[in-house]
Amino acid sequence: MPTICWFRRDLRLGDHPALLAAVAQARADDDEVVALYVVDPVLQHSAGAPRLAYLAASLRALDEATGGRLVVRHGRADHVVPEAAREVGATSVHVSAATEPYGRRRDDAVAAALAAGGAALVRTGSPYAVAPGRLRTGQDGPYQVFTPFRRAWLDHGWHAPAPRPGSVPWATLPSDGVPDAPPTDVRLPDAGEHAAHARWRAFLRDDLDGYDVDRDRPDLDVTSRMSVHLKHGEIHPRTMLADLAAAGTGATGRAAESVATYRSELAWREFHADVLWHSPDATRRSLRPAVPDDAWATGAGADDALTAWTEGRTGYPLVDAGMRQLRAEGWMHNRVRMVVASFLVKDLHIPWQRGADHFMAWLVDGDVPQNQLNWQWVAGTGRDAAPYFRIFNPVTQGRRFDPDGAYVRRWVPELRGVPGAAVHEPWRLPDGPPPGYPDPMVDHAHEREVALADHARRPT
DNA sequence: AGCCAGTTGGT
DNA sequence: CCAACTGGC
Repeated sequence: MPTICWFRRDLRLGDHPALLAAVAQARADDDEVVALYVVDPVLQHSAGAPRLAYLAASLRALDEATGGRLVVRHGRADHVVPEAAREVGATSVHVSAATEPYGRRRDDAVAAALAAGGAALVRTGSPYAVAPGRLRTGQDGPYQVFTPFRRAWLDHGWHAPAPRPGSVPWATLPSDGVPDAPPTDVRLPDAGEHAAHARWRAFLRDDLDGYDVDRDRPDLDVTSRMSVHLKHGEIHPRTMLADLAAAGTGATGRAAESVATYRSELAWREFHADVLWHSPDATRRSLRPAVPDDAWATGAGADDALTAWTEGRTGYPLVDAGMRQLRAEGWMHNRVRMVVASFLVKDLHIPWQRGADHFMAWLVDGDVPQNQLNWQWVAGTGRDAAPYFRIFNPVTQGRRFDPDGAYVRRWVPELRGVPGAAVHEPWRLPDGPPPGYPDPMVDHAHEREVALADHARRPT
């Protein structure tokens, strides 16, 4: 009986053992495999043009990889998937397990519709090394704290990457075709599994050894930039973990530390997916309030402040550089994400959800579990979040992590004439900020005190 | 994965 | 004057 591989944004054929086993079974039975991708308009509501354009490019690459057999259908998954199954007489549909709440509800609806037609939905795993929800504490509860989670995650281990099939008997079905990429000025990274693996190998070769020391330096551009490929399922974290294990064998000192640090970053990704699996409403709701509700800025003043932040004209150079990099690349260095997020929540007193929405609209790697839970981490509202009083100072962060100011000058043209670290405090230049660059929109020292005072009267 | 004020022990 | 350290937010 034919099999359907229902591809999702977060999983391609890649190196997923269960999905590849289904393909192998189909080959052994002399059956065919349908490569199905469902474009559900409801699920695309938060994505802006950059990520939709990347998705289109990623699907074009997937279409090539399947010999032009990718079947794209528009509509609701609980209608489209059973219909495709009926067309080919498939008895099973394989799909990665969803971690987002709407994904789980959608899978249940699809499973029910398939069952009515005599087919089964097979959840074959997830785009994580260890499935979210799998790890439990000794009291059988979810992990509340990252460090014990990481220890359990390392102890648990994971499958080795599965060998890729030499060929797949892809079936032909009528397709609506890969969607057009919406127009965008964002310079997108290369898409597809081939590009993902090429980027990963380049990172392993050039920048892994220095990762532990250099990863916090936005001016150096030495991070792996794998988030976009992980988000779109173009590489599986198990492949990366296997390569890291190989790189760590015999490594000492800085190189060994770098392997451990990178693996820990992957553990954060899995921890956030696990938190969301247990608390689906964490996509919108603070897991624990950090300030009383009346502390948040509202009205036209808050709207104007949010707009200044999104457009990169707060008057704080590191914040503005990050927000402009986001608009130019659909990506921002992680250190700078923390700084701009802290500025929005603790200097502008705007709820983290509004910043998270802006990130989801612009990020090419925008991923619900990672985006929402990392915002909760910065806002101090997460399960194992930074304490609320940990407030980033955009000037000292700039001096420490962009010591020569090169990152700021790259993204803020008005400041290109300012040499060295002085670029982080343009209001202290003899003639004030250069033409076209604003004064700081708020006084950081003052807003920090306001945030701490708000935190002191948080609900218990 | 922080900041800041205050202190200490040195120049 | 400073670097290094500490406690509190």
